[in-house]
Amino acid sequence: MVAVAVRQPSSVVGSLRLRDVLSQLSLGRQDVSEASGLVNNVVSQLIQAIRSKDGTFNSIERLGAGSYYERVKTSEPNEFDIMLVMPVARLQLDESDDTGAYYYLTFKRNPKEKHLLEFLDEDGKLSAFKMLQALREIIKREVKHIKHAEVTVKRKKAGSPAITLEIKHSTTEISVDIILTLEVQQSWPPSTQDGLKIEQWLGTKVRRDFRNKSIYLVAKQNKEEKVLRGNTWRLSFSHIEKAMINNHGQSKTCCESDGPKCCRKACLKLLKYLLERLKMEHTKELEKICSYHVKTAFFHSCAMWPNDTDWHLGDLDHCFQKYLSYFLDCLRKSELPHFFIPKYNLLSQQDKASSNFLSRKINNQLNNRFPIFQESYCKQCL
DNA sequence: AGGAGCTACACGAG
DNA sequence: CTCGTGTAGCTCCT
Repeated sequence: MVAVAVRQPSSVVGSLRLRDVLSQLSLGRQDVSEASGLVNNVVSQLIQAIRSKDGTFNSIERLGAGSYYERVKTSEPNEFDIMLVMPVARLQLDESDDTGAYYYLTFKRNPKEKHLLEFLDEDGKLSAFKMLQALREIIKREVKHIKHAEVTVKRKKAGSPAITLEIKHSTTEISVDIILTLEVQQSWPPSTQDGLKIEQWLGTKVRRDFRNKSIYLVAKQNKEEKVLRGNTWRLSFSHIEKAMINNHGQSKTCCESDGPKCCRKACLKLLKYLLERLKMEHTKELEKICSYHVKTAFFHSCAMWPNDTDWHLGDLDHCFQKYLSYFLDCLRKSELPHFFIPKYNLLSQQDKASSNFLSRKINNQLNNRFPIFQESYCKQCL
């Protein structure tokens, strides 16, 4: 009786059950076991080699990041993000542009970490390019010694913070992004002051705790720069994002075995999947849009609808629609503020064509009961 | 470093 | 659908 009243009329999506779509997206136990085994073996061996090398990287720690470790990976465990976190005592951050996300790094005094001196460029700025290159060389040398799987290092992408590995073993193909990350224990820069608006959602204490955590910087070059000099770094909040997704409830017990079940992660998974599928069909047109846009819109949605009751598992269709409508708004306006750096727009005017294109495609899906969700899932197409 | 204890999740049985 | 079980990952402890 109650169950009938609670069940959605599915006005949004007609006869399509989002629950059924969602169940197609979960990772198989066997696949996870196989993939994690391979990845963990390879990464452990690499870390051992990187640490033992010459002292440069001997203090790195491993941190799983991104969708696999946030448990919102869809379809297959075939992409892993691993941050190699390197503590640095003191750094001076100077904004490299007006985004508030990209910085030049210098040492106020001589660094405690003497081995970092060799990575300074002519101006005394820490060179992301040089550090990444050194790490890349160690990894390239070490993968040759890996026996239990076929591991190759993919070609360098300009300005990318990642060293991408490809692991092949029988029928499995996995890509692992290794991301060199600097960790500095100092207060967050001014550009983040008005970001992370989670007071209503996770609370003021949680916000304070987050902002007391270290700053992470990754070796990412700013594309706006006229010449890629390889000496800018970008703030990364992967550690905070992971903490928010894995502990996403307003109440402590949200989604725990004896607590209320919410559909926040379900919504994120669905929109991630929708974008993935659309990107497969329209690779070129959607070049500028990535899963981080979806994730950012997700955090804004969580902040806008902070209550666990706003995300009842039984209201999946309705919740997904609200989240989707907000994302469409962002696309139409070509305005999506970085969740931690509000003045930094992730959908700049140059991306307007992509934004408009995606907005049209999503509207089309919405008005036709998501045909792309109903096509049978094909592994080879991924 | 290694392990105990915990959680989230997939999945099979009923 | 609900429940029990097994596994990966994480935290905390020594």
